[in-house]
Amino acid sequence: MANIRDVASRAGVSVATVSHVINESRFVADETKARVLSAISELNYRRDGIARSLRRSHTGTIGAIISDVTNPFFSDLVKGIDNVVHNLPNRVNVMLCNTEEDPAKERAYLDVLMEKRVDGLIVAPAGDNRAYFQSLIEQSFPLVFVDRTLSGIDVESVEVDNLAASASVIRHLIDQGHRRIAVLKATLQANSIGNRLSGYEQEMAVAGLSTSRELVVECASDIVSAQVGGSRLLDLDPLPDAVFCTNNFMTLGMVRAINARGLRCPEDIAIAGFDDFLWADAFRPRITAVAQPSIEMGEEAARLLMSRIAKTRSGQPVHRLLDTSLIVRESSGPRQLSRSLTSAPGTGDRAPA
Amino acid sequence: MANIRDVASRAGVSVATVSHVINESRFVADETKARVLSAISELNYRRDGIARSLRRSHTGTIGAIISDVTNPFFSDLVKGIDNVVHNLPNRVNVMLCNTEEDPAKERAYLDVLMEKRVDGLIVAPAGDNRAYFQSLIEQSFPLVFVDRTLSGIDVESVEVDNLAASASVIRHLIDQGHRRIAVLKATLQANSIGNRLSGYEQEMAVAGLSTSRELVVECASDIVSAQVGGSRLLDLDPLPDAVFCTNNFMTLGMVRAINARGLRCPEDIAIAGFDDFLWADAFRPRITAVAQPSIEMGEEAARLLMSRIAKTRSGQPVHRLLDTSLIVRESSGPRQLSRSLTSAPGTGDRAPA
DNA sequence: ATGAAGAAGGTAAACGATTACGTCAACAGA
DNA sequence: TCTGTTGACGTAATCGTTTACCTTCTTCAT
Repeated sequence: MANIRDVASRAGVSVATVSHVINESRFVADETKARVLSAISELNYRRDGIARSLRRSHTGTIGAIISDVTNPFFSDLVKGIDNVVHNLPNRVNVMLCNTEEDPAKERAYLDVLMEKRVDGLIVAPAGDNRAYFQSLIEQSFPLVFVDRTLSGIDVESVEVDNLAASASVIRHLIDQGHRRIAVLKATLQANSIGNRLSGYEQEMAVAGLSTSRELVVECASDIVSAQVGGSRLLDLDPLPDAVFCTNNFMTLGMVRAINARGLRCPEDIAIAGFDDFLWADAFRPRITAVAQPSIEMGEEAARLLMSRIAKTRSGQPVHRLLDTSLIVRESSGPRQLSRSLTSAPGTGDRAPA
Repeated sequence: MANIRDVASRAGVSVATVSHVINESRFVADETKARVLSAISELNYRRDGIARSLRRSHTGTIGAIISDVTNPFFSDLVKGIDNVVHNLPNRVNVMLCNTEEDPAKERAYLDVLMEKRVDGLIVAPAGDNRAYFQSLIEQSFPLVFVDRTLSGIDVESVEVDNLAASASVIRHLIDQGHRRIAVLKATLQANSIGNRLSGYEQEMAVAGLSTSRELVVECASDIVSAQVGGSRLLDLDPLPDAVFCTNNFMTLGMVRAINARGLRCPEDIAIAGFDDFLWADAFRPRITAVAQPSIEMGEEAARLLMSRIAKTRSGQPVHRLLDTSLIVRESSGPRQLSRSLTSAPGTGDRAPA
């Protein structure tokens, strides 16, 4: 493959001139420029980005470390990132990494991405690589956390207000007359899920409802585990009035568990969850969920990162909190009178809204 | 950031020795090795992958050019690719690009990925960049097509037998007693969708059924367009017995259109489509679909590509055809007798299976 | 004592750009 | 004529590795 020297000699100019016409970085006479351009096309020359990166010490590449592209929330995130970085004047590429929530994998990805000299990193931290992140921050390496953060690490971030959002779901469930509300919770080291649980606890406390141990089941963040966990909830006696699912995989697992038992939702048990997605309206019952602006989260994270990289912004890291919205559909439907006779756990009965 | 020279001088050895201990590329005395290693960790040295790539002329990076990560089929594909390339002894990264089926975008991605000197490319070709691909092939650049191919371009590929698979769906629909079968078809330049249509035509012909123009509506490959297209199908009089959706977005659009009209599936109109996905069993009705082994397709494409890159294989490009399976669920349920009175278009009636 | 072989590690030329400096001619103003 | 300025372009150092060749000691058989 032809290099810049080949082009230069064919055009009868120096390599500097070739470089300058390619980058339009200094004036070159029209006639000379034309000779260079035609040499380039005759030789089918393409600038070597690697050599260029070495010299300029940036690569035009960023890394995105997420848990799993297969999860619609994360694929939206990636789409958002892609949206912004590819519309930049100098297109930036993204290297995608799936940690599957494994801190060791995360660590390995971090290593190879740093070796490949990405200009910056967007990460949904899986777990405890605090020391690594801390050292990146100290070198003021451009880094933004998305979807979650790690306590004690002060870095740019874009999240939603998980606590408030889940509190709003729980409030909705209570308003619908549900009292015995269970939680199907993913096991994650990150703060997001923890905050969702806190929102539940807080709102239940406000309403004076019980959040006894048995009502919270925790399981790995994949669909089969979620279905198993969901089944455990259905083993409870009395059955919960409703279950709050802390993310989309939990929701799907719960739906499967309910279907597998031949129960009906919301008649027998109601559901509300986190994460809305494209396909949600084809589910029956349609699922009540808090929708995160997932694409926008990716876009915002990318914007934050790019402005750090371009050094158009410095100083204290910013923390963005994007708005969620509660999408009410049938799955959270009002508590059935018939059930209240057998399973009412609370004290005071409130009429369904 | 420390470089190899810094490490060398701190350890009191030459750069060659440092390089050799890092790469384990020649014997170094234990005592020397230890000095080098500790210099590395004291300086927090990390090898510069860019300089390394420049010297070795490969990057350990491949590109994946697909249409949209947000589509579960493609995110599975990406997952599959990731699965294999990150379990290689020398981890390879993947740069992800979403063309949104736009050939111009595809072209732009191709340009930047080649400039970044990726070692190879996996692409679901959006459209006509034939000349570009042809020239890559002539330079024997590692390239594999996935999900679709371009006529006239002989390159490694992994696909499913789209024609046979869709023929099997149509046959199933016919067996269920459906006669007036419509198609909701995505507009794509690639061959995959075309072959799915051919499968339909072929099987309808075998059964002696009509495939009149009005029965095939074509629309852009996104959900809103699909819903609009689906509505047009529902405007037909008489209503089709069933509709075959050529991909998952078409299916979802069709489901939405049906729900929006308050029609029931399969009682009023049956559906069967291409692409099964995780969430499909939470839909009501559950959708009959041909399942592509999407993750495996990604894995196989990656394997093919990596073996080309490693030059462990050469010669004629191989074309893999992976197996699909028809997942029968309720949406394709047998044609209702009540409807057959008003909408029977065919001649002979066959009993529902 | 000598030469060969082996062990350990050093020297310096690439790889292909970018870019700080230089150079040279033409021309203007004094 | 001389000096300064401008326009157009060239020279070569540099980015941080890898790796083909060397060099220098030891050791050992003859």
